[in-house]
Amino acid sequence: MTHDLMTIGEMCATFDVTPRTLRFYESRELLAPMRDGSKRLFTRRDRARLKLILRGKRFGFSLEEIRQLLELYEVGDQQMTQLVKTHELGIRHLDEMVARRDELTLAIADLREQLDLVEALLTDRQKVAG
Amino acid sequence: MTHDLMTIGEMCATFDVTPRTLRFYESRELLAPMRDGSKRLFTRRDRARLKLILRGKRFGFSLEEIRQLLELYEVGDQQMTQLVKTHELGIRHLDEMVARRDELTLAIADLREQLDLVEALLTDRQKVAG
DNA sequence: CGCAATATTGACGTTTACGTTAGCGTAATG
DNA sequence: CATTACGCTAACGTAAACGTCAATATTGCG
Repeated sequence: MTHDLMTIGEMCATFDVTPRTLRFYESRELLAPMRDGSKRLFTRRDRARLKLILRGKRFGFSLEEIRQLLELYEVGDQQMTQLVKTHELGIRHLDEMVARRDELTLAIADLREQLDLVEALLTDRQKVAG
Repeated sequence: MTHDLMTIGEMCATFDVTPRTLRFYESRELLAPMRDGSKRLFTRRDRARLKLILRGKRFGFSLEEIRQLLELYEVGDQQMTQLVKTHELGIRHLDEMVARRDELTLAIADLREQLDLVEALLTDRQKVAG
């Protein structure tokens, strides 16, 4: 049962990160867990954010870029001007992500082709050896 | 006219990187340009490799991972054992790239949804303001 | 109660991927 | 022929993203 509040240790086990990593993310204001005295307690919201952080990292976004992206998922009582800026930022990120996916699709096709060549080579040599 | 041999300066202009970057990649054995005396000369092959390097970076692969990937594109007179290893490495990379693309597709859908919410908010406030 | 497990803050260390500066050689240009 | 442009190596510097270690609570268990 995944309860609502998790200790730092539970978070580490769940997401395969170290305590240092979570504290570091907090220092960079990517996370803001509650406190029980001095101990951190992570909520469902924190876990959602961490998922987004780790996902962003896998795509090569810097923590600072990820921090900005996270703002998008935290649209509260922002000023109109700020909301427009947030929106523009989101659009730019979206465009970049789509471009990356297209490129990734190409890269996948390339690699598959290369692997086909390697496999042909392997089959050849097997025949010779056989 | 893109000639066959390019100086480091031409490479930098073409790929928007610094000389330091190209020398660094060479030191890490990702590139191995020819020499005219002490001066580097980059061939078509070097340019193809650099494209792959820059592409890999955009997907968050480390230079070391990219170096291994590049071996795939350089299948020469390898030993049978080495060829099999190369192939396995390629398969793993391919699987990871496919997984990343799927995740990226999800992330894109997520972000689009969020942007829709933001846009709805913007429209609302505009109506109120109007 | 004692002790291991888990947590904290701080501070310094490490790796990756280059940036920057220094000091030198070569080449073309006004 | 001096200067400007371009290139080289070597070496030190740096930002990002943590790792590691020390010193100190707190908490649960036998």
